[in-house]
Amino acid sequence: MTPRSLGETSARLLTVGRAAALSGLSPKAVRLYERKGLLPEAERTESGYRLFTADDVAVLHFIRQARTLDLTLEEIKDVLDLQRGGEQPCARVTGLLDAHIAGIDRKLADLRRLRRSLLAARRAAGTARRGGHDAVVCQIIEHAPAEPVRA
Amino acid sequence: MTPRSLGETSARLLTVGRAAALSGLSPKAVRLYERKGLLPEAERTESGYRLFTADDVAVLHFIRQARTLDLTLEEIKDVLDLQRGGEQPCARVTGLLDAHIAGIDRKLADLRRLRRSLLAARRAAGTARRGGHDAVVCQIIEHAPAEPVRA
DNA sequence: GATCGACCTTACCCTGAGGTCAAGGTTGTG
DNA sequence: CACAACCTTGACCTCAGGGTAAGGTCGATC
Repeated sequence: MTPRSLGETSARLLTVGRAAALSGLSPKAVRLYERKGLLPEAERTESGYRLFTADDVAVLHFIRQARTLDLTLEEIKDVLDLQRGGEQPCARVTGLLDAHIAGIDRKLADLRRLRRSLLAARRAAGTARRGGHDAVVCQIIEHAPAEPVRA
Repeated sequence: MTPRSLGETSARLLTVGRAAALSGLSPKAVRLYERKGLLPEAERTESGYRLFTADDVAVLHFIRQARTLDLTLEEIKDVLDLQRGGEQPCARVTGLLDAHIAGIDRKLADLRRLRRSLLAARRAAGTARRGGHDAVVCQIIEHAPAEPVRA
């Protein structure tokens, strides 16, 4: 709890820039994660610099990996909180993964539909302008099949 | 330019709610499009109500269709501006469509990679906890293949 | 003419995950 | 001392609206 100077702790503790570099993140992201409660609040030097431990860096690695899997910060926080409460978060994690896979399948289907629509519109570009349809702005778009995509 | 009352114009002109309903949009979206310059500024009644024409509704339809194709408001505005400048926007539109198709192909590839990663992590959930690897939070995520997705 | 519900107006804050910039303090080195 | 490279907080930006607040207006009914 005692605030220290940077010098006397540099061997064990890391400033935000170093912790960020070690975990492959930006300092801004690291501060954000702390503020959102994914990391415990970092110790500070007398002058206010954050000091991170090797454990913090390990958690940062975990967060980065989880972000790679496209989990949201809130989901990651849930997992971390579970684990800090002494529970095995793995059951939760498999649930998250299943939900994300299902979400990805939905997005893939949406994107494929959107791709078909765009391609149809694109193909129509060649034959447009000859049909007698009067368009307000652009036949290409206006005569495209309307399949709304829920993002 | 002369402001009118609602009553004397109700046959030809529409309030924002009606124009929105006719074009399948929300009033909020219609106001946004006007503010962003996709629609010309609407006439107003003496009391400040917007008055939209049938032409405006046609443009709103066009915008909705273009949004369905996932074009951004800025791209749609470009097309509309081009057309208002007397040009045929179709060349621009085919370019936009091609760019969007290419973007979708990138997203599809990203999502498929992400799906593979998630699935690998999900499968590993069954065999985890038995390997001797020590994990900080969760082996499932930490031993997942790291393939960053650019959204 | 009062009242009511449905409509309209502007303006502000919210989303996700940070990026960017400003203004200023700290550290370590030449 | 000076300087660069770090750190701090804070505010504003993204994108396309959604939600809410506070208040004005419309048409119909009493």
